[in-house]
Amino acid sequence: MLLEAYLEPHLRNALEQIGAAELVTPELEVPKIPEHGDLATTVALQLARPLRRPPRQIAEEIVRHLQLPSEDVAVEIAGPGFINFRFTADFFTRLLRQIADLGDTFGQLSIGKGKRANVEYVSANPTGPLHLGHGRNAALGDTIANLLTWCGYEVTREYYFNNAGNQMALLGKSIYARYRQLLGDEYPFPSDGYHGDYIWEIARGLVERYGDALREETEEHLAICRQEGETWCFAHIRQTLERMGIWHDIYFNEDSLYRDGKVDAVLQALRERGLLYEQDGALWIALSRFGRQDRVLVKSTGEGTYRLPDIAYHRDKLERGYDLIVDVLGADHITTIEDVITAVGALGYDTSRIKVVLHQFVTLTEGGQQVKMSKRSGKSYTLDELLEELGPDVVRFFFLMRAPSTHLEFELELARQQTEVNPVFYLQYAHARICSIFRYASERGIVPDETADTRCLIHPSEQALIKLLVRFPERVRKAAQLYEPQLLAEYLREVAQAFHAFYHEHRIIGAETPEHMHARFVLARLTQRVLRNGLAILGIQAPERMERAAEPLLH
RNA sequence: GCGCCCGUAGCUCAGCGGGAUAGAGCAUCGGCCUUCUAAGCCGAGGGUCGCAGGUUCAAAUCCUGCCGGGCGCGCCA
Repeated sequence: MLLEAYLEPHLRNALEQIGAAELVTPELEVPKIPEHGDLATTVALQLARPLRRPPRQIAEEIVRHLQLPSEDVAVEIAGPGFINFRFTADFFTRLLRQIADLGDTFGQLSIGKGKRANVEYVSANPTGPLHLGHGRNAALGDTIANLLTWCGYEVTREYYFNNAGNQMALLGKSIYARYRQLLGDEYPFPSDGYHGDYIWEIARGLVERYGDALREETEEHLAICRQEGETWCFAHIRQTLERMGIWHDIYFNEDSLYRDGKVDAVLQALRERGLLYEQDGALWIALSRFGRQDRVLVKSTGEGTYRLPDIAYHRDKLERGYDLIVDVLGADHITTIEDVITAVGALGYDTSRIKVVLHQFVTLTEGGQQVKMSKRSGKSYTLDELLEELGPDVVRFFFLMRAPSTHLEFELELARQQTEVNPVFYLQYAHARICSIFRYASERGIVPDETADTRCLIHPSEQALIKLLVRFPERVRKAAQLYEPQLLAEYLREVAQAFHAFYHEHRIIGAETPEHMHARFVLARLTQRVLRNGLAILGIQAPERMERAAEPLLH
């Protein structure tokens, strides 16, 4: 139960009585400063102009007509005309009791109930190992999918890839060239080929399996190289993702759109709407009618450009009946995706169901200096290397703690050297600490009373923690609806901080009375649950214990 | 030239569906372990919220222009 919902009808009522209901919406917000109460409204300030009266006077009139739902809430007028509401400590302790009874369902939302969502992310073509940008995309997409699941959506996680285009052909040629070189032939490497060590590795595999049987440069042999490359790359991509705790329900192959006639169908539909025209032997789509630029869909060679299957793909997703379609893409896709959505919209589809989450690029720094190459491999850093060095929790958290729209600087020294001051560990530590308290209790034969009365939790640090925990559902909702996981990460940090502060001020085991002990167990249990569920949404472990850093011996 | 994103403390960034004294982490300085994990807590210093206009009772937040940085703008994906 949200506090806002508790008060809003009464505020609305008061506004109606003074005849101002039409002029303003009865919005309530949480003041930044605790001294300003638990909720506040600025309606009186907003009404000052239309009513042509001083805001304070209006506030007084509203308050006079306000019938408060219970003795638990007090009202005051402050500053130029803010109306502040303050709930009693007793109210919050009883709220804690109610929320604790909800168990793991606390915070779960129903806004997506009965709805289906599709989240597409990673979607890297199998031409090489994943890099840092893919990592951010993967962490974001996976967390958004988790958030939507938490909101009640039935979520499909999808990976879209192309294994037929120029890029893949080039991969095959690169592998073939390395293969020939391994056989001792002088064979030129394609100028724009893939240079990574993995190409050598794949080629070595071919030598082992085929010997020199593929030496002759035929379409068939190149196809084997290409296929081998795809298999290898996909296996590694999936392994990397698995390391991050990521999997997909559907791997959607771009090529299938051609095979199933969906590309032709899209061309047909566009043609029927008069959106296609020929020029210079190519087929163009007239996006300029929608304030955009015309684009080639079919090249003069007869091949489609990538935009064509992209349009067919989005049409397909819309046809599959999802209520919500989320595309998680790097910033370089802006122009393309807008073209695609415009085209699909021109075909008469409701594109408001499509939500594009664009994230900016990632730069890796070490001590403030930009790192372009991995020290070990001498090549650009792969996601795998980062995972190996830092572990999945740190990597995921670093990718998630910034807003998708901002450029992300991944500071290696902070992530690596200062594992002890790392923001991830701060959250995990709070959880481990709570687990430790329950372990300690159990060892001493203390059984926490999960149904204990919590009304004695009236100290400021206890109240602050309760007030924060109450906000969990609303904060998750905001993160989900804005597709901004960093909001949840920030909230969890606040919870951890409030718990640590509470912990230092009060004892649980050894509290002043048994009543306090059991009430605090309830509070600790709820904190633990919020941290565990919140971390689970971010895809980060909530460890039950953490190693204590070895203390240096003092002499 | 056009489009999208960013410009907030020494550094990295929250806040930006307008609101009352602009926050966090790191870094710096000072306190706190004979009791449930000090990967912690408490405190201090540090900011013309890029600049200039505009809208508003109220602007870091909305609008316009400019400056600075990133990414796109292909019959590549």
